Amino acid sequence: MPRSFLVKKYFAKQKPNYSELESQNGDNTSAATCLTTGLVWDLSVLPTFYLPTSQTEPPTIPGPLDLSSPSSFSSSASSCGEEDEGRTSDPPSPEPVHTYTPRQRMKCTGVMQHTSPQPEDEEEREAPVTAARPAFLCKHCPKEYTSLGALKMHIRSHTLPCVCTTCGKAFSRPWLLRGHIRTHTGERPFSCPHCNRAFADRSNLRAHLQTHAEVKKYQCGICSRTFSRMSLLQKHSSSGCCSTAV
DNA sequence: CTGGGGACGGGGCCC
DNA sequence: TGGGCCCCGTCCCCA
Repeated sequence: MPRSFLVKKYFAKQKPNYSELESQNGDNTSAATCLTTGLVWDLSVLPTFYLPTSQTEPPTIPGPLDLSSPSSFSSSASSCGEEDEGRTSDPPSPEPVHTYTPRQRMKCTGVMQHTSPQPEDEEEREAPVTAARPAFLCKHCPKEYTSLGALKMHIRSHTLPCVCTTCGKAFSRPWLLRGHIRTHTGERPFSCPHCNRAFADRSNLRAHLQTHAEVKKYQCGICSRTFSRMSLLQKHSSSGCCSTAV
């Protein structure tokens, strides 16, 4: 079962240069503020993605992180398994200005109201948009996209064409399936440069790297306590640390 | 209760 | 245009 349908739209993305990132330690002057349920996260203390034991420490992107060897994939792939690892273990953006808006969860199951009739045969339908940009609406949910390609990709989240041959679980994209297959094979191609702990998922390694940071990425605006994950900060605030917690 | 790991999802960019 | 890849993020569960 899908855990979430994400709707993310915040700051303009910029490909972070992680190779440089690690050399930026100590020079974290940019502040990032995350807002969630009224909370303000002062990320100005965020040094970088994570702090090496020494500021003079050279970039330590570990060898095991080499993603160029997808060969270790299990043969039990799937109806759509191919390449790509999906997520990355690279350190996250240097100092993104995190304007956090609680992610809206959209279960695209048709429970949301539709304001327009939905064709039955078409995967996509054009919305009567007055703006210059055309809109392509998903027939399964109210989401709309400005490009057909984006819509088609989205539709895959409904059709879930990538099926694990081991357990039958279906995914929208090949690399999601690949990541899933690692749960069967136990493959963990992403290693932490600090503790050598290995992960099957880049995002998880990224989160793990935060645990090595002296000053973590998410900071409570009230008590200045930092957390490695936004969820932890959210828990922290909701548990009442800060009087303003909701 | 907190911290962390595991699993997984979507959007956007690049080729 | 489509696929691959990356980033960011969340939820669940466990120690």
